[in-house]
Amino acid sequence: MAKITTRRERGGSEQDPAVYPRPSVAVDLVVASVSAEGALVVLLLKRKERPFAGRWALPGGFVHQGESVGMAAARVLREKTGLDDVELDELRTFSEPDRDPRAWVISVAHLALVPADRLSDVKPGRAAEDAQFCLLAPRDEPPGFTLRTAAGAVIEGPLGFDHDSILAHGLSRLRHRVTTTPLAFGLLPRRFTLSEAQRIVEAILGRKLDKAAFRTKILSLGLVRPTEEEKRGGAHRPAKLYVAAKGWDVAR
Amino acid sequence: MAKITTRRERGGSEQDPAVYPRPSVAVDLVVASVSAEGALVVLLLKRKERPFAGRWALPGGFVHQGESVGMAAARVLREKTGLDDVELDELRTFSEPDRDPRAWVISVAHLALVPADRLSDVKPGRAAEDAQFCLLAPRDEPPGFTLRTAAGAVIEGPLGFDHDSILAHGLSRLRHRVTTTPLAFGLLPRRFTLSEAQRIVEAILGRKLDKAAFRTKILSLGLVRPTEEEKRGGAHRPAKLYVAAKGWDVAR
DNA sequence: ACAAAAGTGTTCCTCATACACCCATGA
DNA sequence: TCATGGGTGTATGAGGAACACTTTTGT
Repeated sequence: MAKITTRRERGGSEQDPAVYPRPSVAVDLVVASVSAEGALVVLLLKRKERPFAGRWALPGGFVHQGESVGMAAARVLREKTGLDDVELDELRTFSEPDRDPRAWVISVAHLALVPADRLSDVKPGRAAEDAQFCLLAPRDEPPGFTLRTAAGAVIEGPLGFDHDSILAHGLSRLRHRVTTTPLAFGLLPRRFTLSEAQRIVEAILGRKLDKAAFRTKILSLGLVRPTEEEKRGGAHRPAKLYVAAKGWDVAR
Repeated sequence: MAKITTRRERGGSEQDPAVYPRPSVAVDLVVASVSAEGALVVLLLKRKERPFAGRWALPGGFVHQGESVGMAAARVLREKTGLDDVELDELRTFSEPDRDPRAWVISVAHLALVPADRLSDVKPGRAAEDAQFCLLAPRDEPPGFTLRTAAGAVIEGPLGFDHDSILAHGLSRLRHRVTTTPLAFGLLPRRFTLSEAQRIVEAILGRKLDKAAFRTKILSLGLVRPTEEEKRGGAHRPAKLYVAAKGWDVAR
C-alpha cells in the first residue's frame, strides 16, 4: 500500500497492473434451448456448497490464466454440460462489488444456445446437487420470469448471486437477437424445417407468427438453403429440410 | 499450487475464488463525438510510458476494488478528460492472454458519447504525452478506418495493445446504435435542432439522409419533445429546439 | 430581392400482415 | 376420405425513399 502511494505521489504510472488488488474473473452462462414441446428452457444448477447452498443458480466458473474469457466460457460449458461447439455470445459484465459474498468477483455473462436435438447429450458435471433445464415463462413483475423444473415444480425465491439479473439480461438479448437475425440458428438442429424454426422463434417471443410471412421473410433474406431431403412426421405432407446458408454455420 | 491440486484431487470446490491466479481488469474507452464541423472524432492519447511508448492508444485504466466496472469507466473518463455525466455503454471484454505484454490484463471496452458542445470542456490528464480528438474516416481495408489528428496529420501504424480492434468494435456499435435508437442522444446537446441531430447521424453513418424522412421518423417515434425556444443562426429561418423525451435523458 | 436553411406535402414503392386456399401424407 | 400440418397466393395498409415545394429569417 505504501508502495502505491509512493508511485502516485511522484507522479508515476497509474498503469502498472501489478500494484493494484486484482479481482477474480468468472463466466456465468445462460444456457438456453427450446425443448421439443416448444418451451423455452434454461439450465440451472442446484448449488451444493456455500455460498447459496441449496439455491438454484446459473452454471459458472473462473477464467484461468492463459485463456481468454470466451475460451473460459466454452470450457465451463464443456465441464458442466459436456456440450461443445454451441453458439456462445458474450452478454456483458456483472461487477457490483458485493455480488459475491466470498470475494471480489467480476463475472462476464454469456448466452449459450443449445439445439433441441442436443439436449439429450447433456451430461451434468459433479459440482451441483441437481442440474435441470427449467421452463422459463415470461411474467410482468420482476424478475420478469417464472421458473419451473421439468417436473413442474415452481422454483422458489431468487437465484443465487445476481443471477436473476443475468438471466433477465440473457432472456432480453435472446428476444432481441431472434427479431433481428431473425433466426436463432444456434437453437436449431443442423437440418430443420421452416416450421421448426418458426416454433422456436415463437417460443422465444411468446407469441404466434404468421406462417406465410415467416417463410417469405426467411427465404427472401437468403439465410437458409433448401436440401433435397424431407422430414416425414405424422399423417401429413412431408416438410422440406433446410440448412443455415453459408456463413451462418452454427459453430460460426 | 500444491494446495490447488489437493483441493481438486479430493473433489473439492472449483468455485473458491481465492485459489486461482487473478488477472488485472481494465477499462478502455472509445470516447466518440461529432465535431461542430460534422466530423466523427475519437479521443486518442499518445503514450508516454512503456509498453507502446510514443504510440497512440485509447484512454484506459484499471478497475479498483470496491467499484463496479461501470463506475471504473466513469472514473477513468473523468480522470482522463474531466468529463462527467456522459453516456457510457459497455461494449465487450477483450481478453486475449497476450494482449498486454506486461501482465495478464482483461479489458472491458466501453463506448462514451460526448456532445459536441462539451468538447471544449475536455481537460486532458497528465498521463499522456498528447491527447487529441482525432478524425475518424471509414476505410475499406482493415482496421476499417483512417485516423488524422486535428492538424490533419495521418496517425501512422496500429494503435497500442489491441486498441485497433476495440476502436473498430466501438465504431460498429455506434453505427448500429444510431440506426436503431435512432438518435445518438449522448452526442447531442441538451437542446438541439432536428438538423443538428440529422447531421450527427449522417456523420456516423457516413452518408446523407432525406430531411423529410428523418424528421417524420424521429417525431413519429416520440423520442423528442419540442420546446418553446428557437435557435437563430445565420441568415435563415430559425429552427425549433427539441429535447430528448422523458426516459431518454442523456444521463440515463 | 436573394440566399440559406427550416419545415411540409405528394407520389411511388416496398414490405409486413392477415387470411384464404391448395397439397401431400398416414390412418 | 378425413384430419393434419406443409406450402402458396392475394388484398390491404403502413411506412420508407425521393423530390418538389413553401416558409422564415438576415443581409
